[in-house]
Amino acid sequence: MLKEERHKYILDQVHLHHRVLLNDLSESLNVSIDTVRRDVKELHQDKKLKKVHGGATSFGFMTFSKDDGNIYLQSKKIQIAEKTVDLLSEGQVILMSGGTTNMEVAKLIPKKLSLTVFTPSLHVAMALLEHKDVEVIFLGGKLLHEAKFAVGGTVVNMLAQLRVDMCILGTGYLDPVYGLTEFDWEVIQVKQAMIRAAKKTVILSVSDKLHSVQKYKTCDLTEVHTLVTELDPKDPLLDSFRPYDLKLV
Amino acid sequence: MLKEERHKYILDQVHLHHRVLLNDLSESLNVSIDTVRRDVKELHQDKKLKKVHGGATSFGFMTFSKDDGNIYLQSKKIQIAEKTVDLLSEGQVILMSGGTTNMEVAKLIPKKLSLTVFTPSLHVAMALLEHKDVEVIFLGGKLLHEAKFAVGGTVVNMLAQLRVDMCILGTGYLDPVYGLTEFDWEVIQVKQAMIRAAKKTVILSVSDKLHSVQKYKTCDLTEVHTLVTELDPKDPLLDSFRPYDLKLV
DNA sequence: CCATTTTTTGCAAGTTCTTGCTGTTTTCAA
DNA sequence: TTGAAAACAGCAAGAACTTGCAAAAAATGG
Repeated sequence: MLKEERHKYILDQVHLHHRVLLNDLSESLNVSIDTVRRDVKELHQDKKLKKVHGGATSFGFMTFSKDDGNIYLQSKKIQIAEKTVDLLSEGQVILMSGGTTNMEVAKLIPKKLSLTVFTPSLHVAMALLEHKDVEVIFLGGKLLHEAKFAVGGTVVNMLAQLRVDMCILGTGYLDPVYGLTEFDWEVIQVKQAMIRAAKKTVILSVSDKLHSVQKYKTCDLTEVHTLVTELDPKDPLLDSFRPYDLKLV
Repeated sequence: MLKEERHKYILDQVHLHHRVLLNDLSESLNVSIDTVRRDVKELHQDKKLKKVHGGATSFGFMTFSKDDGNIYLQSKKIQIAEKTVDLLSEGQVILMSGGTTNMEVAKLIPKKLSLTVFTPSLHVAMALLEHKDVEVIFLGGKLLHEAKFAVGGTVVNMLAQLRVDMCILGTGYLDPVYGLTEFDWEVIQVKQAMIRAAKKTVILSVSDKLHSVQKYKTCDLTEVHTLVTELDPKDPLLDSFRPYDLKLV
């Protein structure tokens, strides 16, 4: 078995299960534990996965809990939010998903900007209600306990009746090849409906989450119109996204 | 189980419940208390959570203490909530409106009681989501800025399709002659739809609000099945409600 | 095709990390 | 103040990691 094949297998396993044990890999690949260890070490250096004591985890795995108190990430998210509110204009009707980045957007909306916002996220709705000139319409349905996010047929049905100016997707994992991915099937359904309901789709992503892949696919990059990161639009890290018809902000 | 996985689990728990006990973590993770202690210590040093004697808490941004400061009123509301949760039984499907009294009910629901709850109140939905065994379905629609309560045709439409076991109305003004009254026309519409959708209607009211009347009428007392106050059911203050076919609790 | 170099792989010795246990000290609440 | 629970420090067994090395495999070059 070639080294490349092993690397690919390891990455697949990591993305599928969010984590792997070196012992399991050694057994299923029929190579010594040392070889696996070296493979994982390389992949770690290539930033393809995260090596931990006893195994490896995918990048997405550790970061999807809400506010991880990481002040560094937080400041990146605020930068993204600042760029995002610049895209908004008076009187627009928009859709917002959940996630901490979208929370920052909700907080940063100018106090006198009047908007109509549809959202299935409890936290975002709560934050938007602080703005007297923003009309907030909650897309009701079954709520997910951890994400505090509405999913299910009711949400999708309501979205099917909408045609809004813009859709702002906060969380999610982004990769130039695999597109936009998620780990929760129900959330995928809602996000796809959101994209269908909007004329333009805007993705917010901290650079750490670029090139990370999850189990299920939301959409291809061709369906996205704008990508907002905390980086300068000319940053080389974004090069792999340039072939697509994307506005980089 | 990898250390990283334990860390993630602990953070999830902390964010979810806002505080956890080391003993509980030790049991659910099947590791010794020392290991959990060490984990929490690391997470504390990483500023991911706050270690306290016996457990850990999140320094969460959601310290929304919607307590109205009035500790006296608060204790009455807790008494009402205690009586109200006694009315609930396993597997029921219920409707809950908003208000601080209903918030207390939401908090006091036993951890292992499984229910399905529909609500148009953001705060109540948020509180209910702390209970793993409660399925929460939000009745989406236009949100009122102060009350954080959904109103409008969408809510009424959704309610028209429901037939639930019980409806718990929190806020409101009550009078033996004028019935249940409100000052917000939109809220009236929703509450009427809620009463129509339920087999039984339960009203929660602190005694201060008895014999008070507002501009618009929600319903007559004849449509109400149970009235819960903080008073003893035999209290003379409730005499004027006895002529009606009401269960006083 | 063969000899040399480079890369890869497995192994062994030694080090570090993890974890549960012990005994002791500290903290908390009655 | 006192007793129980929690936190801490140190220790030991085992697992995981590192390093260096040598054999095997692959690539290179004449």
